[in-house]
Amino acid sequence: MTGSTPSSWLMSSVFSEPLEPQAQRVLSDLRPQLIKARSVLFHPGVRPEGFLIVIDGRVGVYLVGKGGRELLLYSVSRGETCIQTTLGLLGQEPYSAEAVAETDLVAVMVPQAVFETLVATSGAFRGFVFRAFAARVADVMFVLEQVAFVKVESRLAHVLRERADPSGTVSATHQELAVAIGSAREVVTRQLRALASRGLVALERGAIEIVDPAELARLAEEIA
Amino acid sequence: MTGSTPSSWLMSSVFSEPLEPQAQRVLSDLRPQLIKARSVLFHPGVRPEGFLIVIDGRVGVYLVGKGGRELLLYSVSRGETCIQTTLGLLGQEPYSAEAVAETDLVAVMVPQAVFETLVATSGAFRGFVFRAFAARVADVMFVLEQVAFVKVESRLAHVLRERADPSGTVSATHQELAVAIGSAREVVTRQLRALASRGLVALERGAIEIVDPAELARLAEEIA
DNA sequence: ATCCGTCGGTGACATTGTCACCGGATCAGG
DNA sequence: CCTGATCCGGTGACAATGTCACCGACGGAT
Repeated sequence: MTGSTPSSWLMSSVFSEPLEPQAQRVLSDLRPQLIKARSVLFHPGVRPEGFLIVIDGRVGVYLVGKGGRELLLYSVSRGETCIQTTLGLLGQEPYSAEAVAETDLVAVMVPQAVFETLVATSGAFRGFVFRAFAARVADVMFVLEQVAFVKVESRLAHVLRERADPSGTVSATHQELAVAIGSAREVVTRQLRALASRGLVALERGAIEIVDPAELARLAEEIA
Repeated sequence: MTGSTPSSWLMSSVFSEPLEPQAQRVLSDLRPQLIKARSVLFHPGVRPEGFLIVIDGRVGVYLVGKGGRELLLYSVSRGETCIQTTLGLLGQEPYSAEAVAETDLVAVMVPQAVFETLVATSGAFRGFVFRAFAARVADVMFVLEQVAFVKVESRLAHVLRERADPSGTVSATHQELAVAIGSAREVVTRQLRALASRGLVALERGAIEIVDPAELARLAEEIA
């Protein structure tokens, strides 16, 4: 992913349509940065410095409540962007969201001035930005719908399916799953035991193995 | 608000910066429409036709769950815009949000092609669109934070303050308040009785009178 | 007046969140 | 290797909230 020529990241499939030449020129002046895992990219009260495009790695964006509780809003992976940064630039008050590098990152930070130039002059870049907005808002709305309307069991089944690796194993602590579904650690523990006693999953320290994917899928779709 | 000259709505304070002349020309070709109260502007499965700018009246945007439960995402008032329409145009699948005219409306529908032209050519229009995005996403994030982290009592106190008219009266049914805070009608009824028995509010059919604004404000800010 | 739909009220119960605590696993430093 | 320190998971008890099944009271329409 991390190429050798200056603007190789531009050539990767970050932009779905070809960029205009002048936009390419502007962007190829920007160098990808290396960011260590666990770095906090922004947090409440700190305005981000620009528009972040993730070339490689993964960023988690969390909503943090006053009581210290957290809720995962969405993850930003390769080729995607963190719209919170843009919103922070545009809007007035940054609300209480926090972005953390979940892995080591390769990312490009587009300064605000450059961002504004690109949005004004490049249709392809505009398209990229708008699509990113739409996708992120859809993510957040999905989380809202889950938290507001869906039972814990179903949310948990959903997130387990989402995070399972090809072999059917989910590497996550109960606490992490609780943050992903907007619940409490104890609740996740109990739900997992219930699922395990029904033979749907098997539990290990720091990991959950999916035993009955079909039934779990059914649970994830359950209404009410 | 509904002026007599063709483009009078453009002169109103919808745009915070002056529009470029060519953008004014494009927009003044669009005529405000009258929309009756209770009209559904869009709902799940129906793609909106354009970018809606509300000149007068109020639109409520709701998230609707499969079980029929509803949650108020935000209201769109004079000079604001419904970003869901834009997201629907840009994104792929419309999620399950529904927009309803809460009052009779005067609104301008900007067709997609015109919207794209304006975004490409007018910095003022772009600024308007981006600010609207930021404000709406902030609204939705606030709702999410409330639903995920805040107690019913506190949410209820907050929404009562928000909706009180200058005399301290809130005209809403328990059901409407329940939708506004993402809870159930029975829960709202019980919480209101509890507040009434503490002397913070007085209840009437279809309305709540705020008796102790200061204490209600304290509740609305409560953590945990 | 009577019918009908909306609004509010309530008990019983299921689900979820919170608090207080515990013991085992893991890991870093001595 | 030992030893805290910390993280992870487990659990009981209880509080808060959601759900279900009703009910009566009210207000508008015919």
